[in-house]
Amino acid sequence: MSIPEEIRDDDPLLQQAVGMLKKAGHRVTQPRVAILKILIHKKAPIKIEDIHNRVKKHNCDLATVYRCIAAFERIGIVRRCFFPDGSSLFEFVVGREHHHHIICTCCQKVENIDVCVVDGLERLVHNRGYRNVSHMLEFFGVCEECSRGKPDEN
Amino acid sequence: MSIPEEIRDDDPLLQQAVGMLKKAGHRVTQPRVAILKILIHKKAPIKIEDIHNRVKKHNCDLATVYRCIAAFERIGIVRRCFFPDGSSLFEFVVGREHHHHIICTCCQKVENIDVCVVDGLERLVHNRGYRNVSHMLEFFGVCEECSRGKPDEN
DNA sequence: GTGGATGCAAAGAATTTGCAACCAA
DNA sequence: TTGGTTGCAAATTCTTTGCATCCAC
Repeated sequence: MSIPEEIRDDDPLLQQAVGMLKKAGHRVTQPRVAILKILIHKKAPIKIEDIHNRVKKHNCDLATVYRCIAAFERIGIVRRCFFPDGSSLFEFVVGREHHHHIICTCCQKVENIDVCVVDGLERLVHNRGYRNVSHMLEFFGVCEECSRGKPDEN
Repeated sequence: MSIPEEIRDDDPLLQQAVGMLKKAGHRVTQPRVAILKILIHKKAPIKIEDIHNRVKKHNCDLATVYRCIAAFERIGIVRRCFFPDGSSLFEFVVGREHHHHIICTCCQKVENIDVCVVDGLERLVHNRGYRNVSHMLEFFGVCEECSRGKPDEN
């Protein structure tokens, strides 16, 4: 299997993710590296199916994508995001600042929001006795291009 | 079909939801009323399957539950919430304050957080040109009971 | 009476699993 | 060499759809 995408083998983010894989006791296989490169290259949440579309030409099965992503999520290399319709996307998080998204409910474009006013609330949750606290925050709306020409319903 | 749950027909929240149904041009059927009562009675997000388990004895089909919930969501009677594993829950929102949840990733217990520091950010999103802006924020963690006896990993 | 809603069954998506072959360590 | 991984196929689970019947209005 040849390796797709423009991310090089010595890419620091890739190296870091590979290190996490190894530390977790996993093997660094070609499908995993290929999927990691796709995740790193796409600087936004991506669908399982989209990942598969880019690796299947290299003989990587859909089941393998599911299994790899599940492992990445467990290790903390990716995190799961949600579309308002309930479908899941996955985003590479290693070495990236914590942030949130604005998702257009019309064209599904994803933008980042760098401000996070929520971190403080995690302490509140911690104080309620919760451990391993995390949060997910997504904004949904209709982006400018999509609402152009349409009546503003809000 | 007899009507389940402890919610009475003259319950104000039920009345309000029924009004929204009618205003949206939908009919007030027995399955819909039964599902609404279950949603109102359960003061937390609930799974489609759980709803079905409580109405199927009254002859309400799973497909009907899906169709009703989809209609309720469109009208704004319920909203979709997410579990960290990607599954969807639905919560009755009519007449209830905007709030968020703490979900135990272990026992899946759901608690409410009444503070919402996020509303202000919606303006920011609006200023970026987005319309019909909404957001979803969920906290995940391991609750006190679940982590008791286990080492604190965080 | 009439069109929207339902039950049933079947189709379609999304995700998981079993297992022999494979390959990273 | 050897056990973790993969590809393939099949099984599950989740969700949607078609259609005749039903019932809210």
